Amino acid sequence: MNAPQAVVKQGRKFDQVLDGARRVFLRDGFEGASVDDIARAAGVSKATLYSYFPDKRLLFIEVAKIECQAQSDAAVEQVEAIQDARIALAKAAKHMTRFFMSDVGLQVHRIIVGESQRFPELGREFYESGPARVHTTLRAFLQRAVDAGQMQIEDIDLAADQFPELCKAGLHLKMLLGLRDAPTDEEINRVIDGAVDVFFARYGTDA
Amino acid sequence: MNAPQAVVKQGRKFDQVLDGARRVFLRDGFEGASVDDIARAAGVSKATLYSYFPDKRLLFIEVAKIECQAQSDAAVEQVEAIQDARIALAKAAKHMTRFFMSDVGLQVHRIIVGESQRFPELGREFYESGPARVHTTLRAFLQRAVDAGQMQIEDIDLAADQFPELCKAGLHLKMLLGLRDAPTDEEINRVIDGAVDVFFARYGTDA
DNA sequence: AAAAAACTGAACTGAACAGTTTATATCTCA
DNA sequence: TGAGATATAAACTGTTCAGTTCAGTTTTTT
Repeated sequence: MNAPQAVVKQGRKFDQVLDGARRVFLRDGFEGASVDDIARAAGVSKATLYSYFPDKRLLFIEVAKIECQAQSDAAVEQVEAIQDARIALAKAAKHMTRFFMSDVGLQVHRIIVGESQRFPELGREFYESGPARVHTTLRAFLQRAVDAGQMQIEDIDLAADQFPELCKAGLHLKMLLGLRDAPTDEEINRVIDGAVDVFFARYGTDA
Repeated sequence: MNAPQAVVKQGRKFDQVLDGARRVFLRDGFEGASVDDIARAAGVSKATLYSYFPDKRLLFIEVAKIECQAQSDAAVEQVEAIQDARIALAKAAKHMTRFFMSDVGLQVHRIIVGESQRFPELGREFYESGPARVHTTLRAFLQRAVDAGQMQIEDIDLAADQFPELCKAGLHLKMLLGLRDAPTDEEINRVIDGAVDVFFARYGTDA
């Protein structure tokens, strides 16, 4: 008869908890965030929080996974359609670079790198739901470009690894360490154009 | 008359403390390392440790600084002498890549990235004594190669940022997250050769 | 050998914080 | 409206750990 919401029943405040956790973890890091803080930010009692997540670690992993998936979803869709390889890659570069330099992107990166020793599964979850998807998409894209005669690449896996690195080009580390302000559009374009130029100098077939 | 050691008087066990701290920090990270552990590893009482360093943070910064300086010293010297740009860069790439993938390199990177939020001066110390020196050296080298007609580069700063990134090419992140074993020499060579090839396709003048 | 400096070890303080418990309140839906 | 599920506040437990203190020992210097 009625199927109001077929989703898993998980209590009214589940999303509130995730949302508060997201805010506090991204602000303070994993160790820096206290569960009391998260409960307060979520507008929820500590007991409620613990009724949803057995411990702090799993709560964090959930937040990180959601965050990565959202981002790589957006990045992946963009590239799929476009025909001209150079234009498509420039577009992908813009997306990646913007994300690498964003507050969320940087903070997730910091936390994951800092905590992956203590929680090995965290590193894997993050990698699978973020970088791995980008790599796969990029590889498929490059393969198509090669098949279409737009590019010439012997080692597609290597190329698909090189491109995102090129999009970091110095800015990323400095931002990670808090050594500079957010780059201007101009600076981002410089990095993007540089990445595409380098990439096509090596792998392009166009004259 | 006698000047046995003109060095600053700093007590007999200063080096022991640094050495124990180095071992424990690199093994357990900053938060993971307890001061009691460090004192034990150093073979020194906690009181002695605190007579040299006012707190854990400054002790860690000292260790990190020393570690970075040692590494970039080694990397910088190598490149200075060689004439042929391609050979010199391949050599530099090998050094950098090896360091990026080494236990010490990875662990220092993890800790610095993870803690630089909490201790802003840590990020700066690290950057100045490591990446910045590499960047400066590389820039000077590229300038000489351009002057000698071996390369053609419009934006030398950008190029000097791109090259180290190319040396990471996927391996680095996976290693950071503990998702794979140490690369074989063959894998490292693949990355190095790839980096040099890409770089010279864009910036080389040789036929 | 005496004085000064460096070191020890063990106990202590104080604070932070993850996770639990309990008695009470509010919401949902049949 | 009433039963069961869900949420709350607040106090509590137990642990970890940075940093301090101090009375006593060892090393260095003169």
